[in-house]
Amino acid sequence: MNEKKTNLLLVEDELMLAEILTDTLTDKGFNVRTVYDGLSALEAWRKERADVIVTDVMMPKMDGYSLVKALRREGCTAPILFLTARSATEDVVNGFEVGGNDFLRKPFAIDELIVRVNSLLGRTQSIVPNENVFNIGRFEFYPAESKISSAKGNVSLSAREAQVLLRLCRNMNQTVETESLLRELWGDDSFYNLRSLNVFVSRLRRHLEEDESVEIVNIRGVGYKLRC
Amino acid sequence: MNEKKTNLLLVEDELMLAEILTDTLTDKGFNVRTVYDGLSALEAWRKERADVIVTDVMMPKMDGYSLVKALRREGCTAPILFLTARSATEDVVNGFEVGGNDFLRKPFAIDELIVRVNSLLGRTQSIVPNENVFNIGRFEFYPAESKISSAKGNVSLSAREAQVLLRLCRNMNQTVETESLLRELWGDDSFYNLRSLNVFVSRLRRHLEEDESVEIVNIRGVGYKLRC
DNA sequence: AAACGCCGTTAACATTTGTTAACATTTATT
DNA sequence: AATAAATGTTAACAAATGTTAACGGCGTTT
Repeated sequence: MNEKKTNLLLVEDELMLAEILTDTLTDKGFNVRTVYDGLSALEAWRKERADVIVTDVMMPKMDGYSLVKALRREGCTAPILFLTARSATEDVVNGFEVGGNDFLRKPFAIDELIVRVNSLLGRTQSIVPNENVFNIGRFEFYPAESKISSAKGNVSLSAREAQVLLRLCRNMNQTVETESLLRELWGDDSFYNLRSLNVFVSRLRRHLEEDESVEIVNIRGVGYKLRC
Repeated sequence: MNEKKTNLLLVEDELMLAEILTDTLTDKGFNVRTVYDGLSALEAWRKERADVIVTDVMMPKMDGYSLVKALRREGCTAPILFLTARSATEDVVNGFEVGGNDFLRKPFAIDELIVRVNSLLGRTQSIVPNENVFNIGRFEFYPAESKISSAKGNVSLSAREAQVLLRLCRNMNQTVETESLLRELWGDDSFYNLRSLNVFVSRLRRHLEEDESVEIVNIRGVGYKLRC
């Protein structure tokens, strides 16, 4: 997979806290660059960029708000999380207004900082499985490209076919209720739309018929289930 | 501008709090749908969707975590903010792990809730994105000069081609509705103008065909999406 | 003024795709 | 077994879109 480490710029003037955070975040796999005031942070950003920035608010030379304003003005779009001892609501509001993306009050648990940073990086859905590709028996389904590939080659699906199959894949081996499926894809669950869905299921079955271990099962009166 | 109101689904079993929140959020311009337990929330989502969801964790019938898991499994990608009285770090971590995007401890200031919701909706920074150049796969698009450059050299676009491509670039990987596109560039969305747009899309596709990772996808009956 | 090239539009034809109809089959119920 | 409801399957159809070429306005060049 060759995952690159995430570059995190930490701006914190309390030396003790800065050290603890640096160590812990490094432990957790981040590539941490630590600086101790706003001006240095700005310089560090200009030199080497970062994927995410964690910064204190009250600091010498340049406070956190000014730092973020400056960064945003320079075109920095990296997510920024504020850390602060000040807990007044206006501080939080101000933090978001100058361009911050999250705000964490001291004292805080480091685990919470980490999950919030990961959330900002868009890596939350560790539980929401990878949706780039689904393995359906001997097939591979690529929703983004509306494609199914197998030993015999590629088949491209129509938009609707792909949508229906995606919903079934998300609930692999579970029953997907026709009602919720129709509501989501067609907007309402009228009789004619149901008949339309029947046709799409039929077409999907044909696409998947090469592999007998794969089956779209109908649960009469309820919905469909992709079994494999 | 004719801004549509943001649909916010509020899930909170404490009636008093629910009412206060509903009133305040409505005041602030949100279109609020309030329900009092997880199951009702799931139904409400299936019926009418929402742009953002704010939910308590501890609730009758179905707790907030289960609710969010269920929603994510059904393909819900709306941002979700948890409200809770429980303050343990593991609760926060769990909240993010099941697919939540933010977590706010009770008691909280309503203003903080609002800025956090707005942040989730991506309406904070007035970062005006750089429109001098767009990166489209291996291409670079310069709207001001109506030029596309790639390894193989420069291609200059006609005015219309550039306008259409710019609209697609501004909403990269999002669907641009033909109606709004026609209204903006042609003035009205008559049938013949639509056919004209079809031709320009076709021409743009040809310009971008060198890079297979770039694609202008049609969303039947809705619009186009620049995927890369 | 004539010739030319650029460009948006329109036309004509091809293809894709969601829907509907028609008929077959299965399942549950009486 | 008889019946009705639900679902399976296939084909036909109509709408939307893709694609290419031709047309005609318009400004520029010769």
